[in-house]
Amino acid sequence: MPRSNPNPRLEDVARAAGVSLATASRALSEPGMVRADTRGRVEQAAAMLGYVPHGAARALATSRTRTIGAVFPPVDNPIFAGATHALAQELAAAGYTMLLASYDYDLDDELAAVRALVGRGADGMVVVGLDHRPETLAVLERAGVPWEITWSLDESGRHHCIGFSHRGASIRVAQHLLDLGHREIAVIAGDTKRNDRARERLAGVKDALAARGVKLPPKRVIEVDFSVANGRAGFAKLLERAPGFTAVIGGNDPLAIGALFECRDRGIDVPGQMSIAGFDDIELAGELAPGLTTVRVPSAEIGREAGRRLLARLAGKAVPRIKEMPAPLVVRGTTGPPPKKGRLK
Amino acid sequence: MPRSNPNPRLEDVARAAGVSLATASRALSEPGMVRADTRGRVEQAAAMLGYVPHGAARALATSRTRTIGAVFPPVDNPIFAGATHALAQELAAAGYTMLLASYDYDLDDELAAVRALVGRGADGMVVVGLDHRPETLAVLERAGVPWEITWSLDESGRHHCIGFSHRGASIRVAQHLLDLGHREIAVIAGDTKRNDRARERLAGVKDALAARGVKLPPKRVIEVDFSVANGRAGFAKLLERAPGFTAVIGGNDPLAIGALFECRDRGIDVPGQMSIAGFDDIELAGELAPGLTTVRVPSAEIGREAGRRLLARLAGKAVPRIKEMPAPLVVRGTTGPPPKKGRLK
DNA sequence: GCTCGAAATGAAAGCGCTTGCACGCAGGGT
DNA sequence: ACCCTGCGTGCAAGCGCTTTCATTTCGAGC
Repeated sequence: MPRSNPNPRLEDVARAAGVSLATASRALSEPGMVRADTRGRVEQAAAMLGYVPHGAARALATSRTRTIGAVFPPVDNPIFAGATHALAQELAAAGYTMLLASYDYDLDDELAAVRALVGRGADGMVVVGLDHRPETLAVLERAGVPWEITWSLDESGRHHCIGFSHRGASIRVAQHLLDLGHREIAVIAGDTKRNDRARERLAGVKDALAARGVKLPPKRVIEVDFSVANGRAGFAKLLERAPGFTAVIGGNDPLAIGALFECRDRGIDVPGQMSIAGFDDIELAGELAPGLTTVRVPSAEIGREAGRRLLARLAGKAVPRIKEMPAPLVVRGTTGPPPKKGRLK
Repeated sequence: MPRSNPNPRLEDVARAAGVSLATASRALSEPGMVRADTRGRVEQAAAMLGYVPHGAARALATSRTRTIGAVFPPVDNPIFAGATHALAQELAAAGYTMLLASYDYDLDDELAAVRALVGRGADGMVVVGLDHRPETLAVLERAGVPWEITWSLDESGRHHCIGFSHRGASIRVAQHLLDLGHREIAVIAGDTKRNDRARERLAGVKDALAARGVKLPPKRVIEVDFSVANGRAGFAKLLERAPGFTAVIGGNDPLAIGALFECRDRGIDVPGQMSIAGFDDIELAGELAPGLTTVRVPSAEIGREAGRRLLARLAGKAVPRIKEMPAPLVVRGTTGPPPKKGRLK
């Protein structure tokens, strides 16, 4: 069938309603400026023709796209997936759409993504963490695109951000283990080079231990990419390299769960012989038996709130620069006092 | 600091290069039409000014946005997260950007999302599964936006699609259990009302059992939303409602894992007393002990390939309407022969 | 019924880019 | 020497909408 009316334009609506282009435009986007009956006619005409405003044209005229860019590390990390989902929903509710780009922790890719999204006219941008190429924020700055940093808190106070102190949360985890009596602690950290969250989490552990005069020898720290498999492998390696620890902290839950599984396979009792703590509180953490002691990261809330803040700022409202989210320690079954006597092995 | 040059326009580039607007445009987007030295001057000028093409203007002039819409069920399901990540990467590599909307299995929301993305000028659209409001595809049709159905295969041959037969894969799972000797089988299915994948998976089990003369009483089937917690609860309910089964099939891996955990908590030996199979092969499935028997769903490949196909079609290339992906059964430790004598409980 | 100010409407100028068409110029055939 | 071809370039007309400014209409007050 030949498409008889290839997408009606506003002009068609105006003609059908017997008003001018300008009036039709106002009737649809600024209802208050038009008399009720006129508006009615326009709306009716629009409905009848199945009129859909042309986004690009509107964007060109207003230099607003009603689109928000989001640049995330691999969305297949459940923690980010939840956040993007919540963000998308929040934006959709306000008539905005999310432009999503994801990068594999490569900051040059992130920069490229930000450039692309700015070129697409994103009205605002959500980025993750504090580690970026210097140009990344400069591009946003120059283009006049407001951005929101998520997950981490920017101490300098220069940027709008929403998140929590990874160091602080990590300190709580370490203190919990210290309070239980652990003195020999190991860490399976994420990649601290490209990722301020992993770096801060590791630093938190170091701080907490140092504050109580407990050492964290380099051999007791291993860095891997986030995954269950790497958690297993990392734990095995720690055991081989520097045995004798009674507790291990995972840089995130999948890593901790990997360690847990490895213990199970090796017949190491958790928490009898080995305590394990994670970070993020993914769904699984609470379903395991024993449940994983971890830090609850409100990822969906962060996504939702980041969207809200950005929209508020675009609407000209003032928004506190820093929004700290709670990240409480959730104590479950994988942590307990260290074995009474002797050490593992 | 005052923004001295608020975003250079193509005109500025042209002036700097000493050519006309038209030539500058061609130099940047159709290199072949311009003499090498001219092109060089333009490129240099563009680089010097930090010129970024204005997406909306280009879109208006070409009626192409280099943007692909993706409308997914909750991206926090790891299986979809992997697919969107792969899709985004594939598109980015070709200079396209992904507009992502997600909906909570509510088809009206899906329709609204598709409308929004079409309004934003998406050049193509990726949708999931076969269940849609009739208007959804009509909107795409009318707007002339090509779409790709993922996950499911459209038997009617009317739509471009990439996925696999959920029924077929499900049959393989059921046959595997039948071959092991199971005759009393239960199913924790997803919501079959709003979701053709869940429906087909359940139908596959029914078909396979029926083909061998095995009954699947309604009491042995329970429908829940996808999650580990619901898998647990569902399993518990089945046990209460219709005990005596020796195997349970989860509508996806989280459900199966929930059942597995519930068994563990109740001291039911897997696979000694109870066999469990899932669907999707998420990372965790292989890391559990015993490993979960499941169907490997190539979700990242589906995302990547959907992107490729759409881009190829936009480039005018012919693409086979249907692309079937492999979805092999992966047998691990959670399935084994039914207990020799007597039944559970 | 008339005047005046406010409210509603219309005409038209862009927003930044692409692209059909026209034009100028170099080179090859006759 | 001439015309024709064809490449490389420039001119200018949009793409579909918003928005300023001018104009018309309306309603209230006298």
